[in-house]
Amino acid sequence: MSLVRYAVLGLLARAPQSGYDLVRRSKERVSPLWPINYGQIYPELARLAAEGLIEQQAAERQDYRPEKKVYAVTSAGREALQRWVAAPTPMQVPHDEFMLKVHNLWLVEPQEALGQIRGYQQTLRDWLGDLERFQAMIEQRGDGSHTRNSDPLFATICVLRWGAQRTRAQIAWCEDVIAMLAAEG
Amino acid sequence: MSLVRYAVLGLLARAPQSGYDLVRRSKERVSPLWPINYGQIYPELARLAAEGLIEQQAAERQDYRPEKKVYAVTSAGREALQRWVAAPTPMQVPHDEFMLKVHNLWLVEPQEALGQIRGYQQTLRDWLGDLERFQAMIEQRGDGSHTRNSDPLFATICVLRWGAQRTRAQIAWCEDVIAMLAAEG
DNA sequence: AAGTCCATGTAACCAGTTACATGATTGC
DNA sequence: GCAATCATGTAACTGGTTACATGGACTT
Repeated sequence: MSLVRYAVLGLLARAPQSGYDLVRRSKERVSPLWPINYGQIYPELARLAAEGLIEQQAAERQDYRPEKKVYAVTSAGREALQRWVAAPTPMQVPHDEFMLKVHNLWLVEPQEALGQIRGYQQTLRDWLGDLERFQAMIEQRGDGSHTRNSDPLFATICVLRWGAQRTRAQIAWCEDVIAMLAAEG
Repeated sequence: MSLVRYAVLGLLARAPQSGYDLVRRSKERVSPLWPINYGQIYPELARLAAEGLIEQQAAERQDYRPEKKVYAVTSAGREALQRWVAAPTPMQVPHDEFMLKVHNLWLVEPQEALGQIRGYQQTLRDWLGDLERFQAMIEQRGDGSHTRNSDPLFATICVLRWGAQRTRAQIAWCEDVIAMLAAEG
């Protein structure tokens, strides 16, 4: 069973919006948590509506455009989302192309290995910069009230923090591996 | 373009083996880096053989069983793998069910949020234990020579280290979030 | 007697991605 | 004039997962 439905419900729980908006939002954010495609959003919205988890709120019409259908979660949808959030989560090891490369690092010359790790480390640093800037922006907006559990901002900050922490750990890991390779190279 | 081919090439570069072995190996290890399915392995092996990146080495036959086809990488396959390993790697944010839940944590009661985080933290601790045990076992086997870049063991240890480091970072993150929630709870 | 392991392979199914179609408006 | 933006939706394609088929030996 796919998780797009929860990505959709979660975004709609924060603010009623259209399928088009959902796709853009899900991809634009600095931390693209769960990107949604145009190909899946419209069938999914139809399914969720049929199950009574969301409902069409309004249909703005700008006459020269197809009507914009704005959806919102129903109380049933909210409850389904809450149940899923509270349910135990199995751990799964994420697929990671970089790690697949590292697993084969013994096949290339130390110089090339070093190049790969250094390059990726730089990518990670850039990414971390973006994350930290965004996090600072968000935390400012919250004015210290972001410790409130019931505030969506609180959840957003938690997610950003995890992204930053994971990225910092990975940068440090690169540093270690570089040291190991350089000792030999 | 799919990455299974590199998972397959990488495992065959370590040791010639059959499709059946590849599937088991790719899933059995403590760190299931890139699981392969029966549904994809045989077509993929056929494709790689057709491209000349691998070749069938031998076919053991135990008469009451289908013949076991053992494959090995060719020099062309080895080079293709090396090129891919050295090529720049784009960063992608991994999809993570747990983070999707965290993003919706503001919807549930602090008690339930705490339960979710604590539960997942325990899962992570167990996982970390497995990783560390496996890592200790592997590092012993290497007898200190595992700093050699050209040794596959070196690459394996790097991957395990990253897994452990990421998991520790995530456990620490859970601790922080628990503190934030408990301060309110 | 029933189930698991070896070992290949195919077929059906499901999910994600990309491309197309519409059509007026705005920006270069 | 050409591309991009808004906004819906469908169709085609690609890739991953699950289920099935074969069949003897071994375990419970």
